[in-house]
Amino acid sequence: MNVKRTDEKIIRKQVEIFKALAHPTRLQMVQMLSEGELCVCVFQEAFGIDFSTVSRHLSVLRNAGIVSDEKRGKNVFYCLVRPCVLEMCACLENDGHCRCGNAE
Amino acid sequence: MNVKRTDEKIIRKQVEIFKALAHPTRLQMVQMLSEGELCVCVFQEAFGIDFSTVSRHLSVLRNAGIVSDEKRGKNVFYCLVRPCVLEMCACLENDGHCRCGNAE
DNA sequence: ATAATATTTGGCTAAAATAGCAAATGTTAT
DNA sequence: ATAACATTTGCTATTTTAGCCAAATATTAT
Repeated sequence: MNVKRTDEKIIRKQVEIFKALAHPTRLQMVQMLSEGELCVCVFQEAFGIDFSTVSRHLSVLRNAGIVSDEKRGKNVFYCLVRPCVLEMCACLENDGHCRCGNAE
Repeated sequence: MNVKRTDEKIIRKQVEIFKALAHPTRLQMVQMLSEGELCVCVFQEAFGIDFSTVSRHLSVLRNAGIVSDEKRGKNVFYCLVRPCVLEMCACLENDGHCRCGNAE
């Protein structure tokens, strides 16, 4: 069998990104960032969870290269640096099923 | 603060899909299915892991609605029913970063 | 320099995900 | 009916992830 196999390095990077998105809080965070940068404290208020937890979630997103952070004064602002994740979510909302009949 | 929040039900579904993709073996499986349906045994050979493990991975993908299965004779064939996941992967390969300056 | 505010990091525990083995199921061949 | 083959399911050990508290760090205000 000669099936397509993607380079392992690429797969690992993609997995890291999907893993980062695979949590309700983090996915909401990404959605919230669609309209512009936000300060850590905004997420804390929005979710009502511990600051440390918010910070950890944001660092997962940052390590995956989905968001970047910038310190200004006392605050740290996060913003989306890989907007295509929003398109991915949109695509999934469309529930875009399509039966396959491409093989045999 | 009045930030965008996505409906929780939608978020949960999206999380399930991202979670399903967030594993190197499963992501490779999806890639391999890009060219058409494949039988469980093909995956088993390709990865050299236990049949039970292959089967479990496939069921994660099926439960998330990414693939569907069809039994024919002794074999079970899986195929992609949500091809947009391939576009998502392609998008991530392009490493499409873009600094934001959209807020203030 | 000290205090107050905002965020991150270390340590910990509970919960979820992974992978293999063995047993169960379903299908075809004898 | 029995055997052989392909796949799934039950169980268990191991690893990873999540979330809280407390402590550390950095910045601004006093």
